[in-house]
Amino acid sequence: MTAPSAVILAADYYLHNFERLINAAARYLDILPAEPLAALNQYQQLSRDARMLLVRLLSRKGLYFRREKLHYIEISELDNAANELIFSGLVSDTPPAADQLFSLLTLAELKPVAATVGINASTKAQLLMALGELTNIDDVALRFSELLGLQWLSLQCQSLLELLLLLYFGNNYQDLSQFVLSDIGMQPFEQYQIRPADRPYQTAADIEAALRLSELSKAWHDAIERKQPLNCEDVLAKLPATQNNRILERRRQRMLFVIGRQAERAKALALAQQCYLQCDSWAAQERLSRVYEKTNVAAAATLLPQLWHAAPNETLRLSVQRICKRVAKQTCAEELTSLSVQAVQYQPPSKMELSLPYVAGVSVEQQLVQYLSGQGACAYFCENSLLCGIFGLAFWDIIFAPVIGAFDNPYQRAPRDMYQPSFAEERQTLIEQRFAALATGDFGIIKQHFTEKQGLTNDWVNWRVLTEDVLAQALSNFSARFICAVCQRLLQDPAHYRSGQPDIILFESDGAPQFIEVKGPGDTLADHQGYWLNFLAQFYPASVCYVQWQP
DNA sequence: ACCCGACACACACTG
DNA sequence: CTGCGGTATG
DNA sequence: CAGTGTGTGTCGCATACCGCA
Ligand SMILES: [Mn+2]
Ligand SMILES: [Mn+2]
Repeated sequence: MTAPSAVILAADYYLHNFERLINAAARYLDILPAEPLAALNQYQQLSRDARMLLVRLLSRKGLYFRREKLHYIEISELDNAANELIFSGLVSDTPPAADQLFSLLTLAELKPVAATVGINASTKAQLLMALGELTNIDDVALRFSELLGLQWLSLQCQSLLELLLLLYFGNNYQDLSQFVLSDIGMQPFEQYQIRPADRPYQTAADIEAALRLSELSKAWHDAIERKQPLNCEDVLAKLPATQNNRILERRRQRMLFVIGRQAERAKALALAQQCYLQCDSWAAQERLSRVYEKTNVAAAATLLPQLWHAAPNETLRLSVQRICKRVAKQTCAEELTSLSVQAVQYQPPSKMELSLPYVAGVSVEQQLVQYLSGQGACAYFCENSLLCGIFGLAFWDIIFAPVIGAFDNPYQRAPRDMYQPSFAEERQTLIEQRFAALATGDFGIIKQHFTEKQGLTNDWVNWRVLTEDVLAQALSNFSARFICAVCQRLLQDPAHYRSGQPDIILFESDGAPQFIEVKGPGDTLADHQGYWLNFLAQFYPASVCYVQWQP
């Protein structure tokens, strides 16, 4: 109730936010499906109170609500509002199905009434289970409801909200709370330019496909959450055909990849192959070659060398090489044999060993930081946040540059094409200019963005970890050559190189930097971590520290 | 950038 | 009474 | 064994409150 934040929102803030969605959807009026369009018209005719109640209900979890559990002091006539909503058809007063109805009652409510039908159980789960086995379950549920004098409100327009969110954010995970987080300053965003010209969806078919993809994805994750049964074939059949819209096609391929993985687990390799063949991503190509390894050695022998040569990073190349080695044993393709022999340039990183007293509840990384600090050095546990953060700050304005199609709502943490090859291509000149400036050793732009953009959401900057302290040390001790090389590497394959960076950055008393990847007992160095250490070792000491617990 | 990745950690399988 | 997970709120 | 591959759990605003064990 008491507002902890300095910002105080208007009493009807949520209505405003919902209407932001509606206003933004105006650009799609010509291509909206009939059903949500009708709901939208109904909404426009509602009184203010009814709108407010509707948005309150839409913001809650679930579709069914007990009237007496709703207390909204900012809505003056709740009953009138509810009746109006029911009259409009956007909400109905039908009670939920029996099992749903039961679960919306409290244990205290259930117990005495359940006893009248001869059910006595101590926990709610047991009670629900027993009630579920009644043959006259629906009658019993309705009787319970009447006995308790319950009135029900059931949302009939949830799909309208889902559509509005999908159109506004272009994804399935951001929702109305995004507005609040931004408005109260909890998660503010950069004020980049949004070009009104391009709307993400162009045709009615686009919207239809977007809706279908989001439904399939939701159903998929629902099934996972409830454990079982995932019918890959079924979902694959329901998936829309190849999309012209780049964003939609990317979403489709994401879904295809997930289905493919599941098919692999279910040993449906032909199905998995069918999925992966429709995907462009490197990950899918790698999975495809693993499928071929088991089902079609000849195909593997063709695909693997292609992958090996085209691989955008060492980690993928190494994985491909390992598969090569195995496949080479099954076939005598000489190209495979030669590839499997070729070294993927990799130096085992230098190792250190250390024994530390075990302290419960403190991570190995933290303990090593403490230990090193005791040695007179400055150590920070930054993982990916240091190098990614430096990149994010150095290229802030370029990341948020108003490229066509990059931004379509004010709540993006990166441009749409951040992890596509087009990112660097379309900003080529800006990027080159920035490198030229950085190469002179002038890191002013980084410091400037650190202060000016403090707290703003950027997919590359983790403000919690990248403190003024670490950054200052880094900027005064890293060479321009090093910072440029790191940024080049990140730009080369941003999605891949944003991870695998060492746990700890250490500055010795003279400022000399050193990178350390910490490994506790039972943890091993991952491939991408090794390659980062290799890369860093060209500039500064970079090693793995194996920690053991003192007996 | 779509309930995700990024980590460590926990297995299982293979030669 | 307590602590925990889920939910609602700004 | 080591070297692989795959599958898990955790965390991501802060705060208040509810229902349950
Ligand atoms: Mn780590
Ligand atoms: Mn580590």
